[in-house]
Amino acid sequence: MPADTGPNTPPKDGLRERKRRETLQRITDVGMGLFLQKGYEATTLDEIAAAAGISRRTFFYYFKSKDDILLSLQNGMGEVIIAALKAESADKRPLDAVRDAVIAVCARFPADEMRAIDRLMRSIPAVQARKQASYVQHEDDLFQALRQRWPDPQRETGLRLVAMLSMGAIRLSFEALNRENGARPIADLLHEAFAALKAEV
Amino acid sequence: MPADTGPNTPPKDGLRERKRRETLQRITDVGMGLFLQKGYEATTLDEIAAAAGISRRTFFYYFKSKDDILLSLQNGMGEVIIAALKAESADKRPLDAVRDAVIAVCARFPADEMRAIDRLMRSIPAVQARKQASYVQHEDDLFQALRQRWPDPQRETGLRLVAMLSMGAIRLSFEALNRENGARPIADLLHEAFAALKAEV
DNA sequence: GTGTAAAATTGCACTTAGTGTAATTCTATT
DNA sequence: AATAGAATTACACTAAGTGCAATTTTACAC
Repeated sequence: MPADTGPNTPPKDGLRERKRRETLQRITDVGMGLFLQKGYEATTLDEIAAAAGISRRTFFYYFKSKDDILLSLQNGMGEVIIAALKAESADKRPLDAVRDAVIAVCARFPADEMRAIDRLMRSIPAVQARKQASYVQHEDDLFQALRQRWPDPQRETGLRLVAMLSMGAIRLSFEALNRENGARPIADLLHEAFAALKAEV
Repeated sequence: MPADTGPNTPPKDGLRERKRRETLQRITDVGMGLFLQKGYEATTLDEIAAAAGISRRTFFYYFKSKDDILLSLQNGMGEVIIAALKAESADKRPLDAVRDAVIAVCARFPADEMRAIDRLMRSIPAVQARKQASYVQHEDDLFQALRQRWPDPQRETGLRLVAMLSMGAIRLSFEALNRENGARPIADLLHEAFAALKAEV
């Protein structure tokens, strides 16, 4: 089965689990390297498998598809943000809590690397589509997380709105980051986007 | 094949254009039929081409991919909604104008057919992903259309918000339609979703 | 009508993603 | 040491999608 890396899996540090994580990491590293070097379409699974020291068939034991090499990065991010949200104070306004969680998570990754991945994803229609689709999924995940943190039925619709605005602000920020070629740090763009939308609500 | 030899062919659309439209329509009809009958994956392009009376290679002259048979329906809808928006009064509040445009457009299509297509798309991950991705695209298209209709720079961010809320409400409505198996008409669900979100803004 | 340019259609060969299956090799556990 | 189950692999296969080049069909000019 493909990517788990879940924090809710009991800490197994046997040889099997360690090898598994190593192989998973090796595939993504090698894959990303080849994608950036010679392009996504031009890189075949045979090459990736060979470079990762596994058989082509084994690749499909770790990933459901070629796309998933790229998407796994994106999906991991979503889970991390939701985890970070749980660490935020319940006294904050929900929208602020989300914003701060996102900023905190983004700070943990090298900005130029994030931009390189983003640029790569933009260049592959099928991947870009799945990435944007994951925004829609993340919005619902975020909504569920918000509901748990502020479990007042009265606020439910409001939290739905917060989830929409948050994902929208994130989207706008990354779009701006791409548009202005990383001129300003992502944290600034996030602050700006959240503030602008909040002013309207 | 009776070609009209007369010089008095009144309309501008010639034989070529007519045939083209017919073939396009035949492919989607035949494709949808087969998808609904025997499933998406189980239907091959060879079958579709044969049933549509064309070669497999010609299929790719009309569609970029198998997915596009389904997506073409979805994408058409977006353009129609934006066209309908331009017919709405500029006196209305933007959010109401969008809502009414969407309702007007939906009313033009048979509800059960729309649900059948929606159900089919949900069952195919790759298609579902592209559909959700198109929501993101439509949000921007909608924003641009709104900006043209209410071209006040002061309101720009507000209209961005309207676009987000609108697409969100549409998504929620179609989700509800699917969840409750078409119990209530789509217009009701749209009214409800828009009202609920508007109450929070 | 005739000729001609462009569009539409097709066949063929080819690459590559992805799957089913069954055999084999490892790792964990008793 | 033995056994169960996970991981790895080879092999064969299907089907989507592309490139190319030839052929037919439509449009339009003369």
